[in-house]
Amino acid sequence: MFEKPDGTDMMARGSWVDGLNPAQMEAVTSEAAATLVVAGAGTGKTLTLACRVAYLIERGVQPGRILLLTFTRRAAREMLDRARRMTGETRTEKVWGGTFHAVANRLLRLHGRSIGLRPDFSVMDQADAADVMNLIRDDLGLGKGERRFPRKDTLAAIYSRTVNTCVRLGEAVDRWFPWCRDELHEIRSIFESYTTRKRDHNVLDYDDLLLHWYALARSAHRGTAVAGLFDHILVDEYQDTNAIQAEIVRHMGRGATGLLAVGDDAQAIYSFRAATVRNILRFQTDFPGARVVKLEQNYRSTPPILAVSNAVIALSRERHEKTLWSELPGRRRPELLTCLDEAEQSGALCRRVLDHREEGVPLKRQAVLFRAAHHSDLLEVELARRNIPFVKYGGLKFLEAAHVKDVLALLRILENPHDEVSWFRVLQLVEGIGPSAARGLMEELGVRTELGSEPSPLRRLLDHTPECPPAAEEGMAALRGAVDDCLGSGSGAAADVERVSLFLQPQFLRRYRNPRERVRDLEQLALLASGYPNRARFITELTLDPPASTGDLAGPPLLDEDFLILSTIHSAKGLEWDVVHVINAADGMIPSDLATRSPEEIEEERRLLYVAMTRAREMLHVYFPLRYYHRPRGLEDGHSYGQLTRFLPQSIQDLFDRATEHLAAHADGVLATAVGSATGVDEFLSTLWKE
DNA sequence: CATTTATAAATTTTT
DNA sequence: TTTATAAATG
Repeated sequence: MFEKPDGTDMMARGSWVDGLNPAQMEAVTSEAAATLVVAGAGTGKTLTLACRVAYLIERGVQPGRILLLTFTRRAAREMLDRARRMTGETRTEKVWGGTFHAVANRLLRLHGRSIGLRPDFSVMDQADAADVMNLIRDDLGLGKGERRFPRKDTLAAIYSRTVNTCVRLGEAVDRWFPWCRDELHEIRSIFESYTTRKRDHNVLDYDDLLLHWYALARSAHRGTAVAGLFDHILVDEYQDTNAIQAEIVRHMGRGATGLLAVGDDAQAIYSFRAATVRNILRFQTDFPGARVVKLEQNYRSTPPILAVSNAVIALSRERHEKTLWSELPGRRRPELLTCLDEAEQSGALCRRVLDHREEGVPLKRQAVLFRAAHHSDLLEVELARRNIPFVKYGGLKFLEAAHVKDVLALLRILENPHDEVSWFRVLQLVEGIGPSAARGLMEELGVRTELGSEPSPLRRLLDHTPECPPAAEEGMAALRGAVDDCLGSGSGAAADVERVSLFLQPQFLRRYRNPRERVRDLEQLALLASGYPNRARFITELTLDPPASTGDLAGPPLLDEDFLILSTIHSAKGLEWDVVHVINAADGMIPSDLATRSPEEIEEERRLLYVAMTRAREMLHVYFPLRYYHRPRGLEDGHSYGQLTRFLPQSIQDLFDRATEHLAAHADGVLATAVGSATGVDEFLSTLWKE
């Protein structure tokens, strides 16, 4: 970073103005009330947004009146860091940056009162929502009948989809969950109960955050100030916004002088979260007179990589009126490697990763991308065996691990003593207490009583010994001790986590097979907690911005080392690496078997492959295992023979260098000829040890 | 009667 | 690896 007190402004300004091409410059300096930047992959979208922030600040816009909505918090941080380096100031810290959900959280705590929301609400993620629905399902006695009732995760998915697409429940079920059609009535009653319980206990789920922000933004028409809070609104990844988010932008935009949305319809991959490309296509209708700027020069990938990527997306049914081009050097064609099976794929990949490392590309600048989190299972084993360090993004459900949920549930009841789901979970941690005893205790403690009623369920737990099965006396005493200590100390989230862990340790030894690892996780959780000022902040920030990888949890020491990146394609959005390895490019995996029901879904899978390939800067490897393993269903042996993904027809294959792995085939041959005797076996084995 | 233990089944992508 | 159901146990 430059630290020149004299002329910092001129220096910095000069350096970023010179770095922009005309289209980027147009986007950065646009004075239009609404601007849509259609930015293809690798066209300097992040740079453009960062420059826009810097430009606005230099033009005298107050940083606190700039809102930067991004898809992940990491993206916001990155853009603001870059903006700071350009302006040479720290004022970018005042810029409002983050995801829709994180910003909603902040706004609602400040201004929620004006729409009748208590500012001390707690936030639950989709897993929590599913747990609440499960509780209600049991209360209503559903799921006990003859018919199979949708699982809790399905219920949560139906709910979220309905809300985010803003359609009626019946229509949503018909369109996306037709197999639940018969249960519509019961589903409706669960949702009704779910809504009232949330309200009663002052809890918001992810969708509520958006809905309440929307309400807040609309209420601004009637005189309050929220829609007038920002002069400039910048929205990243606009193609992945849903109906509510678009409405929020529309209403917030009315109070602002400038709105700038950036997106690429070719990279829309979140329709399962109710995102709709319509938002980007309708931009000029929603914002009459909007200016549209196209960024088509790619600064990321070499021409051969761009050629295959363009070819893949060109087959998409939808219109993409842009073609990316690049002036970068580099003639090396991407490689399409056919392997016998996944084991061979892993071996081949490891060899290529190490080769690139020898050529000077560190592991960190290489990534392995895949469709579903479990696609890397076999590879992870192989990497561990070869001592190649890696960090996996996406799929790591740290917050979904049972033991972490245990800790959070305990922290939650301390924060919100009327949180039913957490009580239900916490009570069952005690040996001798199962679902029904837990229900009885919750009744006795008055968990479902009105918010703020006295005495609080926590006080009741401590003051009157509630009746419980004799076998559970000891465990209950331990629980009360832990709660008492945490309430008394008030010394921060980390201390609470440590105290709670003390209580949980014996339960882990009893319940889990790998208690050691789980206890270690809790230590990391305590470390993480120490970074937050209080318990409430820790809980909400953790649900809104969960650690993206094991690396995030391990903390700084790991960051000095070199490690390979493993990521789902979804989590790789917006990132880039020198070398990208796309594995399992077989039909059934990309596109996923579960996503080939409708043409729309298949198109989204195509875009997914496009996103994966356009992450590569210098070299792209695509691996295709002929034979792959899936969990055996019934009597199958679990192996299937696959086809190369339908998104790479012959014409596109010709743009690759084709290769085949012969190792396994070779070994087969050796096996057949050599192993006819004991010495033959030895000889065969020795060929395996040889390089 | 409620809890624990055993057994079987199912498992995309994420704020 | 989790989650729903069935049998066994206290």
